[in-house]
Amino acid sequence: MKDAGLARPLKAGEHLFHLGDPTAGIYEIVRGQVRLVRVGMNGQTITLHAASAGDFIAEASLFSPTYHCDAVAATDAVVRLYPKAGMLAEFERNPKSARAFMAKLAHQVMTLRARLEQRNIRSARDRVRHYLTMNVGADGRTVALRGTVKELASELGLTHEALYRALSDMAADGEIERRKDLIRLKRPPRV
Amino acid sequence: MKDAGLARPLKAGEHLFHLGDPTAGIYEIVRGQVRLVRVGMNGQTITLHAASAGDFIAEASLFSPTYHCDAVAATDAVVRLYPKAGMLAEFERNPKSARAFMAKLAHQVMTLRARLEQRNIRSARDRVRHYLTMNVGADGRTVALRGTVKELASELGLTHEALYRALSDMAADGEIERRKDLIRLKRPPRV
DNA sequence: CGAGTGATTGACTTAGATCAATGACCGTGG
DNA sequence: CCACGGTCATTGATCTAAGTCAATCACTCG
Repeated sequence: MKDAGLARPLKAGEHLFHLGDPTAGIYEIVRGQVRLVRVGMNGQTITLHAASAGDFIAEASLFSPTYHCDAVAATDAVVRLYPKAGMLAEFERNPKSARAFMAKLAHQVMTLRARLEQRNIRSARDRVRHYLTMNVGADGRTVALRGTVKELASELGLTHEALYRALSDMAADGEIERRKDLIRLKRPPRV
Repeated sequence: MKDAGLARPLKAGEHLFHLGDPTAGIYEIVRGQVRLVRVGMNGQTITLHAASAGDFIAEASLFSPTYHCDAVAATDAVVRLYPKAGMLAEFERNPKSARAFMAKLAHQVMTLRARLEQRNIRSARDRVRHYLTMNVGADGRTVALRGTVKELASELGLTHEALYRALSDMAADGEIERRKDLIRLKRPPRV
């Protein structure tokens, strides 16, 4: 998967592919944001996924002759194509790479299910707790913050205000300790 | 994957496996509910996934020597084990089955991402719209309801009351038409 | 030095969660 | 055959946490 695919720039609003197009392969988002959308018969579009730098999209395209939705750049973006034929051939030739790809998919499924479960949690504070517990480092009590707090908020499905408040409250209660780019769990919350 | 694995009954509260146990393989939930949980160092447990009849869990175990979380029966349950060694051998022997499994995983990733995106929608009504658009049948305007409305509510991450209300409102506005086990989209909502 | 953005906090509003009650169904055991 | 307990479907009343609007301060980047 490290073999550099073909990089391609996209202008904001430009389509990468349409529903029904024959599948070219998997895309990696190098920069910007690309949305997978489907258009209801009434004309309004629903987003299936908003992919950002580092994400891969259209994994399922390997196993389907055509794309099942539209991909459109939400911002100026750069994507890299990993051609379908090449990948399938590689899987055929080298079972190890097939296993690696499977493992990657299985891991994604795991992560996604956990994130989905997280959204079942109503309270902002509990949601944050869930996230922290799920992301503690090896020492079991520190969580590295990658990216801005606003980004974290959207990953958690909260407004940034709500997240700020939850964090301050937890800090005020001595449950956590905030440091730059890092949160340390303090007191094991009773019960 | 159709080869009957070993069925095994679980009593409510019983552990199927623990974090760190050597991986036996993938489990299919035949009946009941099984939760994947992780225990924070503070003692409280967080749920990574609540699997119900028909779901598979621990796909990633195929590629890992030990389980990464606990699995515990939330109700009396029956699970079926698909042994790891057998599946990997089969993948090795028969690339077609490997592809089928990959395709299954890729499809799950797709579905999960769409469901996650759905949870970003705040309004109950828009959430329902998203669901309906995502699940229209071939005719583009009818959605079959499988299971009870309560089940749908929890899939959507809404209380059943909120869902009932959203549905009645939409029906009152002529946006949808409810039939037993079926919803028909009526008017393309303006804008 | 401004413009743009993140971090943070305050005040207010609201949509959805909660609590509660009712009627329709359905299986079951006497 | 019917009374009874359980669950789903549905609707009303109320409460609250999180969203929304808004303002301030600190930074960073040309």
